[in-house]
Amino acid sequence: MISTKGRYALRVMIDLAQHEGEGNIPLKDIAERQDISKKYLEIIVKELVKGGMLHGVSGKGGGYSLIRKPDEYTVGEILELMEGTLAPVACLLEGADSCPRADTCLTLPMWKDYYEMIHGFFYGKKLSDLLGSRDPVYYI
Amino acid sequence: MISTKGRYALRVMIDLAQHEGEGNIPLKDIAERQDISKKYLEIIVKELVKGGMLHGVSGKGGGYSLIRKPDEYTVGEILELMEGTLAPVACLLEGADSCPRADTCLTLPMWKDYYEMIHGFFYGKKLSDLLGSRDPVYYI
DNA sequence: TATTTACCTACTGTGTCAATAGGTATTTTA
DNA sequence: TAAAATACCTATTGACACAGTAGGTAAATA
Repeated sequence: MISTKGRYALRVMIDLAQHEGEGNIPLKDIAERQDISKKYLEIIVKELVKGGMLHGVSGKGGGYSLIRKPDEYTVGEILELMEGTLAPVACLLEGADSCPRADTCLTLPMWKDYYEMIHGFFYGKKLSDLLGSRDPVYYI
Repeated sequence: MISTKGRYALRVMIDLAQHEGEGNIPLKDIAERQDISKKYLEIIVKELVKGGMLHGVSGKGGGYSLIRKPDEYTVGEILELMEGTLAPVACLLEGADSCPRADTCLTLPMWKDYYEMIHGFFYGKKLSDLLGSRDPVYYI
């Protein structure tokens, strides 16, 4: 399961993308709009800043803003930053001591295929892809 | 991440498939071949029996055996039994009180697509698909 | 100087993971 | 009938992550 950290991070990024060009957005506003505890969001946003996804400005008039354009973020990099990895099994982690069973493991090829698939899925999706209005209906 | 329960369960099922037609296979043998604590495997195998995947016979000469043919199990049903669900987010669970944000949630469609993809991946794979010899090399 | 904001450290309760421990019930075989 | 081998059962444990909460400090603006 994707943790709340990953899911909330995505919602913060979407929120900031929706308010692009409005300068610094205070976390308080995001927390209210998204209905998530501001205190908890602090932890998440801190990691996003540290990971180079966001820019934070202290002081009055401060807040957060996107560093890149929404189409220059992939969902994959955001999730991977928050979740640590997207790998489904430890054997696939970079630098993992390769399992002694790796050469004969009958499941490893499946995990590799799986990892490739989900990696492709999330890295093929841009933040901007999530902004699309969902078939809006205009009443006349 | 797929837990050890899911991964070990798959290895137990593979082991039993490899010894199909040999009657009851004692857990002790499986534990030794797979190099997994027998005590821990007991927990896993118990769930497999309860879930209708295996047949267990007590007493001397007892052990475990597959109920169906290896091509009549999907990897998906084995993993889902052990992991509880394959859903990436709680909002997608059957019977989940639908999130109040569901109607306007910008991420939900992505999670649905993702769930559909991984569900298809694992339910499209049969236990027998994992048995294949991996390009064996015959030395002359 | 007051206000608003980000940023920082620490703490906590709950639950799951990955086992381990020690038994009982069941069945076959000698 | 006794011994052996097996499945099956309940309980416990240590470590860790999850999902927050609490209370502060630093920085920038009006």
